[in-house]
Amino acid sequence: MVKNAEIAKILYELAMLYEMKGVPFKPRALERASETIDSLARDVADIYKKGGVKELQKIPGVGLGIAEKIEEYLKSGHVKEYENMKKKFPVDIAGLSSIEGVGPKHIAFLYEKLKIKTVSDLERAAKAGKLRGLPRMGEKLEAKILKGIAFKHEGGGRFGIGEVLPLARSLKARLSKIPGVETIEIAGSIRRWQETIGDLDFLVISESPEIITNAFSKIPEVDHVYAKGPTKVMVRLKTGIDADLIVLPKKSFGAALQYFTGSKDHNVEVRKLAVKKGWSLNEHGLTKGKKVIASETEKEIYKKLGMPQVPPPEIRLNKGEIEAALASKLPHLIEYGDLKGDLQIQTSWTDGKNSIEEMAREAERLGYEYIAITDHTRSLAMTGGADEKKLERQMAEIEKINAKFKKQNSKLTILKGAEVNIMKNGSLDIDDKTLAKLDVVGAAVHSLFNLSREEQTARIIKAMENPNVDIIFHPTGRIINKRKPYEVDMEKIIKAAKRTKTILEIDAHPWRLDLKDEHIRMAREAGVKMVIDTDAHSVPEMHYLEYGIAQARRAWCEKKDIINTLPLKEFLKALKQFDFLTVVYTIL
DNA sequence: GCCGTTTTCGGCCCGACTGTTTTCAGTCG
Repeated sequence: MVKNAEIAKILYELAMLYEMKGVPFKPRALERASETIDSLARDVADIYKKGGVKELQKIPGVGLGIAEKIEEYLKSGHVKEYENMKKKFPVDIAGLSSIEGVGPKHIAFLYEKLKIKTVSDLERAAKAGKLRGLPRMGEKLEAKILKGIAFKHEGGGRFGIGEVLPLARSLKARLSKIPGVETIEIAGSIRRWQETIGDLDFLVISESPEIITNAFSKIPEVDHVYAKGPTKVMVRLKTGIDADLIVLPKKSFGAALQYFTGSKDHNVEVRKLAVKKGWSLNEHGLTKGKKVIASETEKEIYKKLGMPQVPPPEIRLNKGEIEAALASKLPHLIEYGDLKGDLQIQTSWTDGKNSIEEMAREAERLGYEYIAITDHTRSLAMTGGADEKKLERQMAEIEKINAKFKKQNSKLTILKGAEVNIMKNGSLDIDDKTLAKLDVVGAAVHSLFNLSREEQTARIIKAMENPNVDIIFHPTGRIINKRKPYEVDMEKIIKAAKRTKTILEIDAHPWRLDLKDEHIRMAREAGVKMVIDTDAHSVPEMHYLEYGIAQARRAWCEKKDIINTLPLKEFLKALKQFDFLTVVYTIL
């Protein structure tokens, strides 16, 4: 999948380069293809191997032109067109454009006028007040850019889990094929499913450590090696993230896994328990003097320390899990296979890439009982948001597809839904009569992110009070490492959710992960029900549920807290606007 | 550069908001 990311990046930068030149339409096409390839579940190299350029063209958004660029890259490692254009603008396009408020046009004349190539060049120029002289740039924009840069820095060089996990998994699969590797595990913050990841930690069991460390330091993804010994290598990968690999004998694997999984706070507490018993715990084992008490599995170690239950990695944060494990009172967390449906799905009716039927077929393959189609509505103009008429047409279309699926003995039900926009005053951009006909109505904020805390909170609560609104989608609006959540009083929102029986969404899209764990925990404790949705805009994105489940697990959620663990009938009953006729109709 | 129940050519990329400006360029969703 490494190639996918590289190709996606080139296509993205190519899109920006054309945008810088003011070429119409082309950039959007390139960007679309870039996004699709980035989230593709299959390796482009494999697709190409299977059927060449023709097969590549089956990827949505990829036509002859882009397929040929991909071919060129796979064969030669270069894309000429890209490199020629890059000569004119030898700048860090991806880095600069990731700063809020900086777009392609800015990047173009920042380079032309001030020779700005990197984010740090930009920061220096902005601090020196050099931007304000440029056309259409003033003090405010300068300040905005500095704020954007500061926010990016706050990320502390951490990467979103959605960027890192696929890379870690593909590396794991490859490394496991090195002769001599008995077992390989990913530890660290990835194993704990933290929202952002600082580096990758691979643990390997092998009797021939040096073969493994040598092989690892030479894989093509490695940019440079910081340090390398017989059992440990530390490298910087080309994607910019650091990775450590440690080789161990089988007998100390559990201790190492426990140690390298963390979190630091959790480990400190666990070690205290060992000390209390006169023992010591480190990455090699739980020991009393020279005698090893436990080391091969995590389970033994926790058990010897008085914990009959092993705290799942997701909750190892020293937030009560150790006490609960000691008392055998850990909750039975929601499992990764517990969800029966996905309730936020966009299709080609608006800004999604696949048709209703394509999304539904994938849902069947995933074994779901139901999905809700929730395309954008009117006021989100860029997506071709639906008005009442379009929604009516879509409802009719869904009925047709449901009938077809039923004939084929499918167990899947497609629910009619929408992702409606909450307007400034809390009203919705679709009339109530139409909303009442939908099975699932999600409401969301897509504009005016900078309202005051009071206004924003009141606006959302007003929407929750509409009896047709079942769910609030991505309730805080954040994009990880990119956009802060809007100001909103979550305590009030949670109270209102309880009062109005509105469901809160855990948006599983790895860019969003919204609600975040603390808010999920608050909602759970208040008895507010939640759903976990992918916010998928394409078939591969439907696989994102696991990120949301991890998010819920980190907040100690059980099956009962998440209503899309319920079978269809019960699920519909759990919705606010439950209406007997709707259910009968849907099931028939 | 992509795409097709309006099309194999001619559409697609719309509207709000911001910050810069005296009429609009650039960004974002």
